[in-house]
Amino acid sequence: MKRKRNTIAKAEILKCLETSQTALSHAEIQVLLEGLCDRVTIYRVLDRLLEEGFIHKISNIDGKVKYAFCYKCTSEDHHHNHIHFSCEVCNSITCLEEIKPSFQLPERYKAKEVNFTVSGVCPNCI
Amino acid sequence: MKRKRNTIAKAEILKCLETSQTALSHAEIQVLLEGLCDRVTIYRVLDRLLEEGFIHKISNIDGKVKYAFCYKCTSEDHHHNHIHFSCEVCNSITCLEEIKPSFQLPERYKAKEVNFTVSGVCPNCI
DNA sequence: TTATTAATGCAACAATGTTGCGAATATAAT
DNA sequence: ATTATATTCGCAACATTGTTGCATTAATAA
Repeated sequence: MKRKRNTIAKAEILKCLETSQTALSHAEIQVLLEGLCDRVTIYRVLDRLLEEGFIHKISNIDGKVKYAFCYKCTSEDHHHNHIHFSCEVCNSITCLEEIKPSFQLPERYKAKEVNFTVSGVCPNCI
Repeated sequence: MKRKRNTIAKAEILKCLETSQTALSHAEIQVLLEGLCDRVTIYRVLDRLLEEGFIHKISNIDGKVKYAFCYKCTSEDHHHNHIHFSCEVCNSITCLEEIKPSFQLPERYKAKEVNFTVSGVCPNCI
């Protein structure tokens, strides 16, 4: 098993996500880091943070992928079945941690991950 | 107001989506069309079909965008609030038209569109 | 302090999506 | 059937996003 290391890039990227009110794209993180590391490194760090369960991935209806800090997850217990709200006006994606849709899959479908995104206009932009 | 035209490309692309059991990506449609038209045209036709409400767009958790035929929508009444199931094994995305999650947004959030995707293993791949 | 190997930077590439513009063509009008 | 007109198309060029290989750097354990 690979032993993970704590590097400056990893710490900074995690800090970006932890302190952000909204989910961030790869491109947005790159701007925040101001050249601290290569863009390839950002991709690789994000993959590692996902694996380790520090962050989760959200894909918007337009196909844009964003990442958000996990506030309420432990390494064993992940719950990303909350709704993400995507604002058409300011393009922000916000985790609505409390809003969890209920649904019932048909027989024989085995669910592992969910991605619930609602788009529209957020309170700041109304 | 722009007046839409019915072209061969548009008809063929719609047929691809209508006859497919699963949602199709731009790349998959391009293969099916066997060079009938340019790839830019496919993008533009897909945009038009979306505008006209013949198809809907789905974005998977990995950020891959797919398109699916609208079976139960009229031009006024669209309901794409059903769940899309994405199979990790065969990479197919299927519309589960009957499965509609229920949820309640917080005050002041205005919802316009939803994108619900559940990934896991589909009945064919278990 | 040294050894090990994960992580990084760089270059090159692949996939996906967008834009401008002249040419082609579907539709409406004659 | 013919013409007018505006939509649609093809092509080229570009932008964005994501991936891979490999030599170098650096975090951790010994």
